[in-house]
Amino acid sequence: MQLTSKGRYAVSAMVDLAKHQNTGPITLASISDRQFISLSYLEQLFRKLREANLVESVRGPGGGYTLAKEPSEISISLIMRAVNEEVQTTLCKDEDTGCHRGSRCETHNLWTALGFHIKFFLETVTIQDVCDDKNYIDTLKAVEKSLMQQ
Amino acid sequence: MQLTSKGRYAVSAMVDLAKHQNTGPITLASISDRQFISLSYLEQLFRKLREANLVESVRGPGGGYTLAKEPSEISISLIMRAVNEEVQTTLCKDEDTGCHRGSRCETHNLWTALGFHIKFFLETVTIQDVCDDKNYIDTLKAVEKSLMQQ
DNA sequence: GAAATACTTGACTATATCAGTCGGGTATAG
DNA sequence: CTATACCCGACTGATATAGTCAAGTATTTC
Repeated sequence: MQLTSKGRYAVSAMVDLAKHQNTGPITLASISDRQFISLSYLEQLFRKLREANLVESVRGPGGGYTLAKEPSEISISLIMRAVNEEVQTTLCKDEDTGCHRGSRCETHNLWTALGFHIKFFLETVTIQDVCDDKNYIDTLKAVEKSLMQQ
Repeated sequence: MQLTSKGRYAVSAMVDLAKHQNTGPITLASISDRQFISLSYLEQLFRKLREANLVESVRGPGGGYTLAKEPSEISISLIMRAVNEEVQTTLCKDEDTGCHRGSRCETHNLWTALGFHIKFFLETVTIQDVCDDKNYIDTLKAVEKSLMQQ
């Protein structure tokens, strides 16, 4: 069970963008250099990020990408979803009727709880937090708190 | 990003075993019937579970598998690790020196925090909890408590 | 307007892993 | 001795990741 590199790459690139965009649009080539991600692969990722309205592009010389929102408004979850890296802990198509072959499996609640856990965390942390190299203990506390109100 | 079925299958099979083993060893064939997992695939999984000392086998007629420990002593994490489904949120080989190409990446703390979060949850929940169809809020409280002590 | 820059797009590939199968084994109860 | 049920290695198809390649289009600058 491995959270793959695709989402990590996308987050790293977005953090890089947040840190450098104060001087105008940032080229993928420079992100590629700093983050050790191939240019072609970045192009693929940024196509999806643009389609998800997380970044804006400027073409031509002096062009590049900028964030479409404030860093504090972009959660890790948004980025992961944009590149099709949504976390999925269950395969149940229909949340209400059950898991497989019509009978709700005994482990359903376990995986749902884990899914909530991860989802809340990724929704709570933003690009801004990562830029600040925030200590995530506070975030985790907030996550637990919101979970307990379920 | 998907937590694959392998770990889910292993956990489902172990829970099934815990629920039925009071009448002696349980055959994989019966688990296969109840959990809709192919017999051959179960054999593959149980080989690993046995090598991890989570189950014991009895050969011959009337044989089958039993849990090697109390259900309350078997965490989900142990099962996941046994079938090579350890959760991995980072690819950093060396935790101390950094992430890639010698420089600690800016997202390191993010993924480490997420990994810790998941790991702790899976270590806290046991087969017994799943059998009881426990409400995992208590578990989350325990997670929060331990996090605050960090 | 030519040239350079940099994004845009579609198609392609190699590798790995998962999920599952198959064919043979070996131990043991009755 | 035979049926049961675990044991083991090898194999396969499908899928997804990670990454490449080749051709575009838009824009700025000289």
